[in-house]
Amino acid sequence: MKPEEIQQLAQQKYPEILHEKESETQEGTDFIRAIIEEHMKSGRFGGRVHTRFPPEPNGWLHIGHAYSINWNYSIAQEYGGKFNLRFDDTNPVTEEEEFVQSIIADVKWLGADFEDRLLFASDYFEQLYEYAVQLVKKGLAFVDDSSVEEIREMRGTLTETGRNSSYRDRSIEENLDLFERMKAGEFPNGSKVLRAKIDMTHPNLLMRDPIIYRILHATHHNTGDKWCIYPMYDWAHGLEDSLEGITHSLCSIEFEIHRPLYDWYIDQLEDENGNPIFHSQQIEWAKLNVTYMVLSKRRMIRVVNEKFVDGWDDPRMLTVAGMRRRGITSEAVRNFALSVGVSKREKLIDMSTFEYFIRDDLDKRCSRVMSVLNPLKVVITNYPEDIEEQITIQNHPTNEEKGNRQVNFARTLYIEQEDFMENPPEDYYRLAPGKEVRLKYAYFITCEKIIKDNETGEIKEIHCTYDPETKGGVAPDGRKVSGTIHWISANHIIEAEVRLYDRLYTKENPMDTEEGEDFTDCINPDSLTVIKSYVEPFLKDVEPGSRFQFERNGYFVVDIVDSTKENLVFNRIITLRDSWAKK
RNA sequence: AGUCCCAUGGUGUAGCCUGGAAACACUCCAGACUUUGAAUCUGGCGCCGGGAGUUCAAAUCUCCCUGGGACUACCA
Repeated sequence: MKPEEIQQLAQQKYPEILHEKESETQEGTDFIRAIIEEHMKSGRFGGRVHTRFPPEPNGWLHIGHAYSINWNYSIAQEYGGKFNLRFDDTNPVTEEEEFVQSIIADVKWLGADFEDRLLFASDYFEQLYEYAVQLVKKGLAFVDDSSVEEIREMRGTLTETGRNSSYRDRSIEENLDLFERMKAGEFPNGSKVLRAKIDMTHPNLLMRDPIIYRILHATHHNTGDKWCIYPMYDWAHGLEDSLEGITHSLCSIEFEIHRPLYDWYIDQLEDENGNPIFHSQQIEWAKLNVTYMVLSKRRMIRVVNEKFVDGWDDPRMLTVAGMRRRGITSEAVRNFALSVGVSKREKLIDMSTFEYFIRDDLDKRCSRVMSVLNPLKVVITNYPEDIEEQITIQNHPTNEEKGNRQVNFARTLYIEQEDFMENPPEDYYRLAPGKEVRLKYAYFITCEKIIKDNETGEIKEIHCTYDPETKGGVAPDGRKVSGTIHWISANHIIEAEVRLYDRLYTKENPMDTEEGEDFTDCINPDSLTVIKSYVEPFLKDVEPGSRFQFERNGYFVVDIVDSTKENLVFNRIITLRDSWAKK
């Protein structure tokens, strides 16, 4: 009996044994799922999983956010739960509607389905205010007239305890009155704040009577001028999660130290029936960083403002908009994000890992086409001048469903400059004087002559002969050639602008700078090269955003911003792996 | 310097709770195959921060040390 037959038989007769074995050998899971599994067992959330992505609408999303979105969404999916998109818009001064729209578009593009749960912290302002009143009534919050400087000074330091504010003992009635008048707009910005009454000697600075509300006479993108007091993030965030019934609130590690405060707030509050309010579980994880990239918002803004790149959607940026324009698929981003895994240690992922997932996805989905990026003219001297052949080629080497297309072959062609060398090294597979190579899908050709410019010595064209017996690329006599190169018929081309993108930074970790250096010092001056190239004519009719593999050249996308029928623009998404170039 | 968090190949993640020959992915290096120097397939290199202790046995438990990070906004 063959092993597979034994396997099959066992599968039929004793499926439970095999199943058991499988679960035994199952790899461990990440710490977040482990926590969720615990909750599933204990029944803490009644078997419910509800996650969320809570951006502040003050900038563009980048791959780090995409990582968070993908994890939040896929964890919810995995447990049959839900995922919310919630804007943490508690600071009217920094936030804009423009970012709300771009973030919604980005999240949708990433494929995280928040259904009808597009939510705003600002929609909870009333509830948040009532919670604050509740705290005041319990004697757990007070209005403080101290200045910013006084509050800072009395907070203490990392090693010294703080001191109580002289307003800390105001009566509940006075606090209630003052807080209401703060809300009513009686006081100017900065004149008063509402503070929680916790412990000024607490080792965690965030617990030293944190500010809950500040006065801000400003117009909010969502609530307009309705409010002039705004909740602080620490007050709002945990309560938003609570209000939405978020079970597992994932956030980055720097908020770990905030968790005791969120927990404290939630534990003090009760609903209209006097029951404790819903208590989410916050879980902190480490952010994603990628080599040869800078993801901090502040620095990305500089790169844009100082014109190192052409805007937020520049294909060299790892913003979601930039990746989309670059032609990277959301599936690649998702596969990458999930493969990285979650943990609490600082991570700096190799760019090559991301590149692997980009190619992995593109390879499967992209039809192959012929292009010549840097043309070199080739004349097949023994090919008739008045003939043109139609060659049928498969659009994808392994996926026949992608169909076929016709390509013209004629006497005058272009090949890649790189594919010809006058004095090649020993292990050069491509065309050289006296050498025979295969024109992919077409014929074997042999280089007979080089035509040079008389003055510059530059190679202008090369003359080859073809073997008519090798049509289709196979020699009836069985002889082999070491190289196969791509080509394009000179009479059947259109010119396209091709933008070749390379890494934005030349250093693995641009933030690792010497004294007096700036991360912008290692910006790659050659991160963008624009050339005019020849591509197959049918490409002028494809939709912007369409992706192709230019055979042997890499993956390219029709630019969604600049490309038109008249002026076709391709972005190079990524090169093919090239084990030859490495040597 | 107080409180908290983190430490496994080059990179990232499992293994740690419940001690028993350190696994997976990417990278890198070989080779096979190839009408893309691609893809695919096969093989290989390479890791438990340090020191004590407990134990027949420690990546795993205990203690100490070292290194890295977060926190001193009326930002999020």
